[in-house]
Amino acid sequence: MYAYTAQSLKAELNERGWRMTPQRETILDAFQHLDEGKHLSAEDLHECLEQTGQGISLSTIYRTLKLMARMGILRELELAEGHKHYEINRPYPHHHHHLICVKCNKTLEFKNDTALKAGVRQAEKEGYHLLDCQLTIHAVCPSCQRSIVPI
Amino acid sequence: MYAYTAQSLKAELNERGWRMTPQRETILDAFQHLDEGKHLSAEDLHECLEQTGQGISLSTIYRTLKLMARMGILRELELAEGHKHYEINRPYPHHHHHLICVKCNKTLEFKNDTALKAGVRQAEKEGYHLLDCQLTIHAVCPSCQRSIVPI
DNA sequence: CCCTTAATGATAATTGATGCCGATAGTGTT
DNA sequence: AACACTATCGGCATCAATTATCATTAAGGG
Repeated sequence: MYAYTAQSLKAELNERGWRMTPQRETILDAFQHLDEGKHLSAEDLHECLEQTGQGISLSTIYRTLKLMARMGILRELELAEGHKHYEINRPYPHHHHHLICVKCNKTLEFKNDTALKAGVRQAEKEGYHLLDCQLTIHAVCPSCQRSIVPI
Repeated sequence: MYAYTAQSLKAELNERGWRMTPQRETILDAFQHLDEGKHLSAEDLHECLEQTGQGISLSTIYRTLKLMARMGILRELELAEGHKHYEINRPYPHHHHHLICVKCNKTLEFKNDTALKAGVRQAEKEGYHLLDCQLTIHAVCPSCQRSIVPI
């Protein structure tokens, strides 16, 4: 859970016998320049890169997102929308959690150092190598509580 | 986040103009009798009920799981296996969180009252109606750290 | 006991994600 | 700098979990 650069990513890939590629650098770069609170699905990223003329195949995008999530570079978010979203995994004090409305999918970020610490401690206690830790709250937002739309 | 019975479920459904059905009662019952630490996918539940002669169509199972999750009766878990798992949503002190190995998918439960409280407080603060709150840790378990299998 | 309509079951359709494979291009070595 | 090895890419086929459709059934309020 630290800040990656193209160089440190290459180093870590090579250490494992893997390779740095322009596609991986492009994707890392895209997430590093994403505003805090923004997150992308595979499709989002694909379109977004397509528009800036840096098109990368969907296959590679899916592969790379999974790879980076498993390396701890990206966080895989389940925002109740039927598909995964990704964001860069920044360390404390940028680390945050999500409060999600299950009806309209509106998502709020919030920070909570205590929950983060609890996660870190639990992983250590069990001897696990921590990649990500998220307190996810599913709830109904005020405006959806008032709405008459069923569930 | 409280313990549902067939009666209280019926009451809450009727209040919203919906109906109690034998299928919904069967499914609620199945989860209430599931051991702590167990969770089922839609397919799991389907097979499980099929075997006890209480067969319910897959369509209805999917519909009911989603309904109950959105009512706060069930928790929807993402255990990194490509499909959702569900478990009954028990209140404190039975409430727990999950530590998941992203390589082998082995999952450990753990309790942490502080994280739960942090979630409850955050939802209240924003005026959200809480359904579920889970601290999910993605990590690599000790045996997978030693394994040479890539990612 | 009706009547309205929510809910079910069977099946088709959708779609996020993965597998496959020939072509391409990083990386360590010579 | 050229080479060999093989990880990675792109394009497409495929898969599997989930959702949509719709005729039929049956809750539950009046």
